[in-house]
Amino acid sequence: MPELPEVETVRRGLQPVFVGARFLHVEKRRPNLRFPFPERFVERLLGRRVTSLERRAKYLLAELDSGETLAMHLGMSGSFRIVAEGAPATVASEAFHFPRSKASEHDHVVFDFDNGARVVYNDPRRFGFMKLIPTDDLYLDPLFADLGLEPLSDRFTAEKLSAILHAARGPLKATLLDQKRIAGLGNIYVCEALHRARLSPERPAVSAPPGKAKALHGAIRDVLEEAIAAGGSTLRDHRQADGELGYFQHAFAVYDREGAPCPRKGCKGTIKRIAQGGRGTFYCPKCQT
DNA sequence: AGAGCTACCTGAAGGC
DNA sequence: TGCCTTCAGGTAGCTC
Repeated sequence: MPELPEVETVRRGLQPVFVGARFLHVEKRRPNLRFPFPERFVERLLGRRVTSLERRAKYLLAELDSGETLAMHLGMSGSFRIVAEGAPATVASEAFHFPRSKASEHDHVVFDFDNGARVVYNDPRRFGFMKLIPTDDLYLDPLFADLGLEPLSDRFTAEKLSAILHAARGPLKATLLDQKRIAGLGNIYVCEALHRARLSPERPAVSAPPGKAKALHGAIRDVLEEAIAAGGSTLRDHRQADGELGYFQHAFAVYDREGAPCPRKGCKGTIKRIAQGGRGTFYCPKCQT
């Protein structure tokens, strides 16, 4: 599922339930997701209070009062849903007026909090994973040590992007997907940002004209911000934490639109699908050069 | 060091 | 209807 906007949407939905709450009961229904759960996973969570819920790249980070942080990655098909039973009225009125998905054989983890809320992690493909990391050393952990810039942070500037493109060797698509350079973009939003900047995904990153770095920088930020505002993109699995769908898929210019007319004003092109690194790339060969 | 590929897993969709 | 193939929002861990 989830690229940065989907993970950020989930974070915002979970934050009022997680932060300040203690784990009253934790149910782990299988020994592993993509990787085995950490040793004594349940014991290390029970009784701990969540002091913050942040996001880095496509990871959710629940900081605990034990000095550890629970890092969670949703893989391709992971989702969290808040189950209403026992939730306090203040939370329920905000978050529970949408229909919720039913219990499923792919519900792998259940968190019960002392505020009455129950949060269920569902992941059919089980590419997601959870890890407990000492908070003080969080960014020394191999998961985070080499991650690149947060594209919505102040540190991600047009100049930094220009330097990234100049130092890269591969095509633009692969460069923007590389989490060590920019952290949080995935297949959808790379395709969409490149279309907005009128750059071909096949063009060598190093060949992007200097002025184009600025356009691409703006396109990346705009598409991510618009997608977050729309609750992310629901293709199959993504749900907001309250069960509501994301809506940004209706705003796609190119992703999953092979054969459709290019939506750019005045462009008579047709969206094409190619394979890059074994993954689908969608773009308009007419206006993206 | 870095680029490129495979593997992990289930389910949906399309061709025959 | 059923069987087979292909594809899907990601990335760790191999090769070369």
